[in-house]
Amino acid sequence: MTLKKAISGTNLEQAKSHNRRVVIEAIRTNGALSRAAIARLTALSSQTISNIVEELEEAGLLRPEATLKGARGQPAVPYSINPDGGYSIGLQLDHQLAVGVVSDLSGTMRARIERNVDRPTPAEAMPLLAAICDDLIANCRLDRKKLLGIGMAMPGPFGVEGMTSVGPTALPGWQGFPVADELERLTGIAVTVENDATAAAIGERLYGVARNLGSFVYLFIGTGLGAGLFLDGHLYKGSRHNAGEIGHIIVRPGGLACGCGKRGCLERYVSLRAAYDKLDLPDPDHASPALLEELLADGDSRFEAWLAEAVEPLRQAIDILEMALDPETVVLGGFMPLPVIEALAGRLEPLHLSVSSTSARTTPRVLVGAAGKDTSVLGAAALPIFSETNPQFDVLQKPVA
Amino acid sequence: MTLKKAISGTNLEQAKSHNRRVVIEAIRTNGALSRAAIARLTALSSQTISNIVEELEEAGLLRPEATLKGARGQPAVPYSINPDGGYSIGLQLDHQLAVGVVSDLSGTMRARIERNVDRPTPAEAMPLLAAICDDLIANCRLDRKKLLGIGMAMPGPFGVEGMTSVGPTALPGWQGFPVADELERLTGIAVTVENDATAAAIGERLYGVARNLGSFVYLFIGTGLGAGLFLDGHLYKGSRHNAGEIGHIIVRPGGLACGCGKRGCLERYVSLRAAYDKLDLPDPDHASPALLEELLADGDSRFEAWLAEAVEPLRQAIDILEMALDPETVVLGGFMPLPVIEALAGRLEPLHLSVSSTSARTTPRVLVGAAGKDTSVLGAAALPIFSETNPQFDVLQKPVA
DNA sequence: TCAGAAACTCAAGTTGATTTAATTATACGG
DNA sequence: CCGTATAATTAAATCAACTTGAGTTTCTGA
Repeated sequence: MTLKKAISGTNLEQAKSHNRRVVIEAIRTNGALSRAAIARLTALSSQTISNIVEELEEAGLLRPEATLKGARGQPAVPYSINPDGGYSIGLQLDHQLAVGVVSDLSGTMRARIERNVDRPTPAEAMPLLAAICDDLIANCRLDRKKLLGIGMAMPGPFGVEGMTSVGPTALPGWQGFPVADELERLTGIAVTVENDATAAAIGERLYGVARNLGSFVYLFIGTGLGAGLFLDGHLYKGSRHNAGEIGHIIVRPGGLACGCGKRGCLERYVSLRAAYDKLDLPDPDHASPALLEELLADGDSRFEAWLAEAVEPLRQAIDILEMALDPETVVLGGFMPLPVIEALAGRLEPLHLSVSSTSARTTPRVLVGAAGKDTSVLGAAALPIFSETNPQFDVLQKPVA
Repeated sequence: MTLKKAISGTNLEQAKSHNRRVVIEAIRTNGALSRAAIARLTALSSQTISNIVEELEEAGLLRPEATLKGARGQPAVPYSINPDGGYSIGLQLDHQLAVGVVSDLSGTMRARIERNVDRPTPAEAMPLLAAICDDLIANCRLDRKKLLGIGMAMPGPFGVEGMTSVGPTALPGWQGFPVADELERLTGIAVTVENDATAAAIGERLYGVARNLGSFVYLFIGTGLGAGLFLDGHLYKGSRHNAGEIGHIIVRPGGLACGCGKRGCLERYVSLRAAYDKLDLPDPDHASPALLEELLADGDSRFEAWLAEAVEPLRQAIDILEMALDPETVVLGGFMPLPVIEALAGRLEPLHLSVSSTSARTTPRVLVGAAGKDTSVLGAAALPIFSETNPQFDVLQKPVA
């Protein structure tokens, strides 16, 4: 009889690692903090915090700021994240664009490269992505020792027969392709891959409007549509890494046929592709989001018709997410141009009655993402950093041999 | 400026508490285990496990079984949960029934009391529930010292204006009523309250088909409909304690009007109340689930018609849950009689294409709950136990003063 | 019968947080 | 301008819980 793996125990070493992360997270969400303030926030003793901060400063992750005078007592020395403490590369691959950025520890973009692609297969994309990485490293003269890793965002779902590589919103030929392994082989740098919605959720959580939230949903409107789920302070990825793939939930039974074989899928109504299709473009595979922004500005009647039709399915999706997950808020973003997202958001009220409809709330039910079009590539860049700094309770568990 | 509360640090004390829970959880999911086996499973040293087990045996939570001979080496002494290590009371309140049970540490029901109610208000229900507790304690001659607490399950959502006390599937007058506080005042025992779906999910996770799962969704079909979410080894309750309230998600835009004001809500199609309504009963407020079981056995044509109509919305709900949460499986259960649930489950195939449609899966996409009609009241009884034994990483965090 | 194996125990060792008591640097009140 | 209250920080000693390594026990199998 084989025993089911159990949740493993913990020890001082794991606890230490947890506390290091907690300190970084406290500074990240609050900005520069004195050691005494960190001690109060984390319920750890000031001595412990002093030891941890000393270590982290030594490691180059934290740096002291100017002392804060003006109050009684010995002036506090605030510490903040040291931007130069490390760098990471973020990659994003989509139907028409491959983007690569270098991000420092504070999330500032230090370099950005863009390359056009055309619904690339792995064979086409992998050398291009590796070349982008090389260029970024060369351009920034990056010290490889300070390069924490590569994070990559691309459309999901992963590994679902009949869905991953099928339909106009999917990239062809990626079914079963070991993206991370291959890119790691080509670049010699550790690679983490996430779907674009999850990457965007991380970006928004680290640098955007979700900075202080414990539970939120990021609705990524791109070529298709997906959600990134941040629940109870943790990214939730699902048992097969495909949580949040709500582009293919049925919101209109018997509605528009979808590439996945179902009818009335959400992304047939709310996505770039849905808008292109509604506009009856001659070549929807090569349309650009910028076009939608122009049409919106022009008050184009067909585009207005799409907007009007997209609002109710979007409202319905928000309703479903609110009822199912009771998040603090739903954040809208993605490749869809910001003015279009704002136009959609502006038409959402009145939202449906849901468990979010309480008068006692402080955050609006729906927020528009703050970090703009590069949210997910910055979020992707944050993947290697995130894994180093977000308190992951998994880490408290000892690795089982 | 007020600082956002940060995730707090941890220390030896918290780590110890975590490890105690991990040991109990390992035995609970695997059955009796020797100390050496626990050490291997948890990655803790055998000495540590010996210390912990000694403590837990002292406390009466664990008991040694007969030594296991037959292998080389010193024979192992397996330890199992001591059923008499503690007791808890489970309560469940619904439209027509109040149930109370006594459960021992192993989840065995030691006593059960049932009382009829009629859509009770708090003023009616609270004395009754307190009386049930008194009777249970008297009947079982329970040692109050070994009574871990009271867990109560009732329909959600909680605290949503226009939803908590509105409509035929809601209980009237409970909006804003402090159930736990009041019951605690009446009985003098600590009380935990959860919605029925969440309680059922706990029951199924501790004693039923979800015993070894890390992520699953329990779909509770009762007077209304709700989901209990167990994600990544933790119960997910939502930011306002209302996650899983999917009875009111819209699955048929413009469909049947619902008490909440929306149209086409899931529970208008899949719930006891939906079946009663479809059958055009003269007094649907006082119909009983047993009636549905009879009609199913008789092959009643109107009931068959309801079944046929309920299947697609249910399939759609499963699709939504799978796509949004990517659980290992979806478990069906609730007040709906088991044969009816099995009839529904039998008609679900073919399920929609989702991220769960992978050939590599070991668990079926949909399971019928194992623990029967008392799943949620047993789950409720487990609430005080669960909070003592399930490794909750929250516990690793020091309480902030 | 005895070597090997596995479970378990004992006693010291290690680690990292806590406690307690200084020490330092500032504001404020007189 | 000075003394005191206040708050941050540091230093040294202490403590709690896990780990290590060397036994000890009790079995199987040759």
